[in-house]
Amino acid sequence: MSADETAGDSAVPPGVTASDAVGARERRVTIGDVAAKAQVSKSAVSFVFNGRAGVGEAARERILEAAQELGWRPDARARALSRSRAQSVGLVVRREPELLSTDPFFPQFVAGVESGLSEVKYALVLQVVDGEETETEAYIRFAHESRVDGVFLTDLRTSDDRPAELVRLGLPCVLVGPAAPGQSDEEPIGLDDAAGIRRAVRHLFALGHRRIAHVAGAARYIHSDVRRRAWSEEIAELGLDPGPIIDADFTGAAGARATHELLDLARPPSAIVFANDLMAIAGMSAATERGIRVPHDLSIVGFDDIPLAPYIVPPLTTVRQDVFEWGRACARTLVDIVEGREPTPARLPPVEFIVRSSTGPARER
Amino acid sequence: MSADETAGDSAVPPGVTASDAVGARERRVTIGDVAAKAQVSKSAVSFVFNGRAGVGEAARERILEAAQELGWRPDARARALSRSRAQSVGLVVRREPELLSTDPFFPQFVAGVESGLSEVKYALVLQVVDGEETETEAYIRFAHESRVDGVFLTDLRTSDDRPAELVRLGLPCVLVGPAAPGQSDEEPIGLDDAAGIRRAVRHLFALGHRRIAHVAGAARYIHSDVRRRAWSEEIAELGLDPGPIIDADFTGAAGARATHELLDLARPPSAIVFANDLMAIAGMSAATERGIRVPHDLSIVGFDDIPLAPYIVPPLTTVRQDVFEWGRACARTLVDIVEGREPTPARLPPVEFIVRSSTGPARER
DNA sequence: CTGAAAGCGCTAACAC
DNA sequence: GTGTTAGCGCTTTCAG
Repeated sequence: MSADETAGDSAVPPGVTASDAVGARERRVTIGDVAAKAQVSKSAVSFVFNGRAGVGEAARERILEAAQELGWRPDARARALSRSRAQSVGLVVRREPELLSTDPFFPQFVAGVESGLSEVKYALVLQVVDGEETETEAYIRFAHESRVDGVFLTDLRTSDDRPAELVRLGLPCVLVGPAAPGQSDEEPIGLDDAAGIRRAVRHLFALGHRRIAHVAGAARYIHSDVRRRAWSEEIAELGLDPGPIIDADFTGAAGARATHELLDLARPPSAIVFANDLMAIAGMSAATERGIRVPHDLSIVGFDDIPLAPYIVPPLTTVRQDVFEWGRACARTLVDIVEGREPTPARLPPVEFIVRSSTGPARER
Repeated sequence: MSADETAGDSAVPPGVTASDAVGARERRVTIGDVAAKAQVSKSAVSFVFNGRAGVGEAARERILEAAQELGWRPDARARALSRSRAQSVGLVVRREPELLSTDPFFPQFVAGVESGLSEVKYALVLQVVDGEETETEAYIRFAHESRVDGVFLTDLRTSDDRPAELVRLGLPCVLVGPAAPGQSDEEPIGLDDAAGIRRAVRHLFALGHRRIAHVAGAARYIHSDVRRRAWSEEIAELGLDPGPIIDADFTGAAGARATHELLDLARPPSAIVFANDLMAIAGMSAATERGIRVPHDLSIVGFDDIPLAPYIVPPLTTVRQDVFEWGRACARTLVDIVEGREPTPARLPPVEFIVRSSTGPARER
């Protein structure tokens, strides 16, 4: 009857479950069994399963059949040991708790990586960490324990020890991040964030906006920096006065706070470009609270195009990247590298600029 | 100058990067090197690193020191082979692309799992798949290749072949899902979804609502079913007429569609309980579009408490679960199982009901 | 309490 | 072409 506000019901005593195949754990079927059944040597079987020539068609058939019937596949552990290759790659993700469940990058990137990996039968071992120390430790473990053959390096920072660290560890990697012109010798694989921001600024300019602010992401990340730079360069190119900029950290709270700060200015902007959708939406909400109408009084642009973007009021104008394909490309490149091939340059789809209703003509003064 | 609407800039020709430790790949340092340096046998080293008794304190010290200096750790592959245990567990996630990047469960669960796993030095191997076939194949590969010692089974379905399949494969697992009273013999580890929904319904009732609708999640999932049931049982318990219910699929589009359907009814509900936040927010948007004010004309409750929930207008009343702890508990249980221990029953925090401004008093008629 | 030796299951030289 | 054999690096039994 009462609508209690926050307290919770008591915990479910959660049951437990195992599906341990009971009974006498039968001996694992091995390559030897397959060889025996097919009446060939173990190496013949090995050859067939590694796609190497040197096995007659007849034998080959028998081997495949025997393996099929026995339900045998090469044991990844044994194979890893003898080939000195784990056939798996690692991804360590470092995230603040709040951003974890809202960040559209991580799940899509992982899905894309998987998609690229599964084609070549590589596995992805994932590690989520919450701090610098645990992150470094994760890479060290990956390397020393030979759990993975290579890793992805994401969320590149403006001053980043990790690439050097990985070289030291002898762990191959691909850098994942926006194209950062001349930032380092190693080119990351990435989409053109900057182009998206430029489009946003031009779009606002065309709508008559002359005072365009930016709410940036956490300053330590290269992708924050790339977006910030693109914004300021485009502003300059259009001959506008540099608009106000506020450093934030990608969280909703920071987006709201930054928006209030901007609106408190003596000369508040008529449009704001946010570094991600979460901040943009929180900012929109903050503005609405103050009686500022979007887009009538204030235009807002986000970045990411989260699935919710079309469904908020008003629907959010934003920048969309194909993160899935990005992940695929990274995966293929990493596999090429660990297998000693020259990576085929990835072709990534261009970023898109999605115009919805959170941007509109600048109001006449 | 022009604000082009959708076309993209051209793709960045993405550079490529390897940090292959160049030069003569020195021989890997092995347990033998450590043993030699510490002037003991290999088994002594092994014993120390496996926490087994039988090594004198002096030797122990020397061994640890030698390992430290050589930067040696047991090779995971070799260890896996000789102990017939991969020391890693698997998670296969099957998701429609749209839901992947918006689903708050997946990233938080993974983070929680990691947290539980890292304490015991297990690794998580992740696989994201997009269909039934690839999903089954993923489990088969995990099992036959001995890549993992056990798996998590999430998104339990009302009719689910996977548990049986896993028993057949001899792959231990934990079932991850809401407490489903008497649905099967194996109790899943999960939070009490139903309690959250019940709280929502009671809350609405207390506000004077008498016609409370439900927009359910995809029917094939147990968690959809649990929520649906909780809603209908609570309605019945309060002596209300069963409100309208619409089956949806957790996407924003479906949430909007369902909301329109409900509002088109001859006798539309005064409140709607959605099975997740994404549908709730899309529904709110749909209502607003039609000139229906939330919460003045229509109260809305979501489920999940995504980080955005407090930042939309009006802030969303919703149900929050501690998915991170849930993941931790599942991880610990799975490790207990694969190591042959009796799992210690997990204690999960209760679900919370978060009242914000998307719910309000029922309007007088 | 310590050391030698036999695998774990597969791959890849190298003879046949 | 096909089979034999020696590892991959660690764990673990079993004598010393």
